[in-house]
Amino acid sequence: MPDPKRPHSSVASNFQADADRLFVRSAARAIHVLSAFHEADGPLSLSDIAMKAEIDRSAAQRLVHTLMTLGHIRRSPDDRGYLPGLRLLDHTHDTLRLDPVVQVATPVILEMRKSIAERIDFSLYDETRVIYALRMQSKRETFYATLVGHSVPTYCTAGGRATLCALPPEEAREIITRFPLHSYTAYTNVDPDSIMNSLEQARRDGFAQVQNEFVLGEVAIGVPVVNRQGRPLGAIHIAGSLSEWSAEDFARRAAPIAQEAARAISGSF
Amino acid sequence: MPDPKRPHSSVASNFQADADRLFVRSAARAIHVLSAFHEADGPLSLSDIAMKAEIDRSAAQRLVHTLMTLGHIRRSPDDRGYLPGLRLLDHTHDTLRLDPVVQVATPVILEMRKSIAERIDFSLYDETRVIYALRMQSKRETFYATLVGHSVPTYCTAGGRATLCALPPEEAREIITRFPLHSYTAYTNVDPDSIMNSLEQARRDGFAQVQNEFVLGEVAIGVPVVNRQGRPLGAIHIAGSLSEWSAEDFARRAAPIAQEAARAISGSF
DNA sequence: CTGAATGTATTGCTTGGCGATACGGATGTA
DNA sequence: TACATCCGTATCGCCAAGCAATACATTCAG
Repeated sequence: MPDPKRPHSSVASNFQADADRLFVRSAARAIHVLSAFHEADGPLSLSDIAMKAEIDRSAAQRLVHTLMTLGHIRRSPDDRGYLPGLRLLDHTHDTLRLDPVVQVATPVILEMRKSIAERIDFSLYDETRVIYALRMQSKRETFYATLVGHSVPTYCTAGGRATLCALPPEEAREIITRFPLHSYTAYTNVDPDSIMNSLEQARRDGFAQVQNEFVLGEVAIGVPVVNRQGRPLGAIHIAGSLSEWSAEDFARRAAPIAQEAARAISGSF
Repeated sequence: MPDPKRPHSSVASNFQADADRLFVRSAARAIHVLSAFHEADGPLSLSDIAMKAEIDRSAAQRLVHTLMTLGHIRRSPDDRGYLPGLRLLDHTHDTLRLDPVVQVATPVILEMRKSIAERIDFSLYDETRVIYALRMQSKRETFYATLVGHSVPTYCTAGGRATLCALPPEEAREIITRFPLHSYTAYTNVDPDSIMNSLEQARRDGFAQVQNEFVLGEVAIGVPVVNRQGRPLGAIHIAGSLSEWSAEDFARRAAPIAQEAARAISGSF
């Protein structure tokens, strides 16, 4: 019989642990510690980590200590806090190199370079978002436009809408409405019905097009990569600047290239 | 292509636990499960994972179950085994975006694009290896020449030698001789003394140059990025094809560009 | 100087994780 | 067809691994 007065008896204990005898809490906590950095914009202290991972300071201490000996957390160069460790990049490499879709997409994406000088990306579908896996920069890019692992919402990006339009409409709608829609720019479409219309149009056109909705001044087209059942696995997208292209010209130029590439990849799965 | 020595810190589980009261074994085991994929060349079964992570099948079951509910492991698309999960890429993003060196290197590397059309990489120093963090492909590349997180040995690559030559010689020698040297090609230099001479030359020239030692037909130059104490943090490297360049021409063309970029980054730390 | 951070270290209690074991379903092979 | 092996999944009693609380030395800001 548990003592109801015991301090902190039920606070951090995950509701998972009770029902699920296979769930290893310490393992999950270690992951939570690493995930604490998702909400960080600089080095974190032990207390920061404890707070963001929703564990107490003691647990954070033990977990951080453990992860640090494994190279998955390190101290910041100026010794002012903790940062994700370089060993995490080894898992990146495994994730990418072992992913069958990335394996077949890579040479195809590389080949696209020869046809167009704009930024080309390949991203993997993860329901409410797509995650950048392969990136080919053009001349002028920003910090976040170059990092692998960056994820963007499906509802307001070309790659995202491309994957959504390969889904049954009701499923797409569920994903769109799963989280509140955020206006990244003044032009972001946050009306589900209107987004559904864009998907319908993308399905007809064979590609999705987005301008200004996620990044101001950017026009992008996206094409889904699907398996044999037609379910989306990822997307190829090409992005350009509205200062250099009209939306129509960009689509006319970029869409066929992306479509041909997507065709070459889809159907292998 | 065989991987460079990727420290696996395998014996940790039992050895550490006794002495180190802060070490959380389950957390470490979870990481070992993820690291099992380092030695994989395709989807792994539970038993595969158990074997590679050096745990029993039960532990593998529990840990895989836990990691799967967290999205860090998934089933392969054809349901034939387990693969690293997409959530790992979120950690990739954190590692890169929070890394102060990557932060200042990114715009500089992007700027280099305008000066030279060859492949440009920025990699982070991790003693016996360097890990690719930013990659700018040229026209013709291979699969592994495009993936972030790929790591290559320090002793026989341009980027690696660049970082080593920023180290005190005795320290460089220790790192070179820490693991047995592998001949990736017929031209790989596996003689520590001879490698030390290359480092000396690189120190004089201000850049390291390597041809055919790691990839046949490839010439590369590397320049170290160092902190104020002169310790290496990473390297900028540029790689080209020996079918298009003589070694001398390549160095004459590429080295100054890399050096200027490295100068712009170094000194911020 | 004070107060609030930081990271580090220790300890006794107990519950979370352990490993052995068993099971049904695919798959491949004699 | 029957058998041998894989696969992933499920169950359970034991006990030490992991837990939370606590204390402490530093550092830094006001």
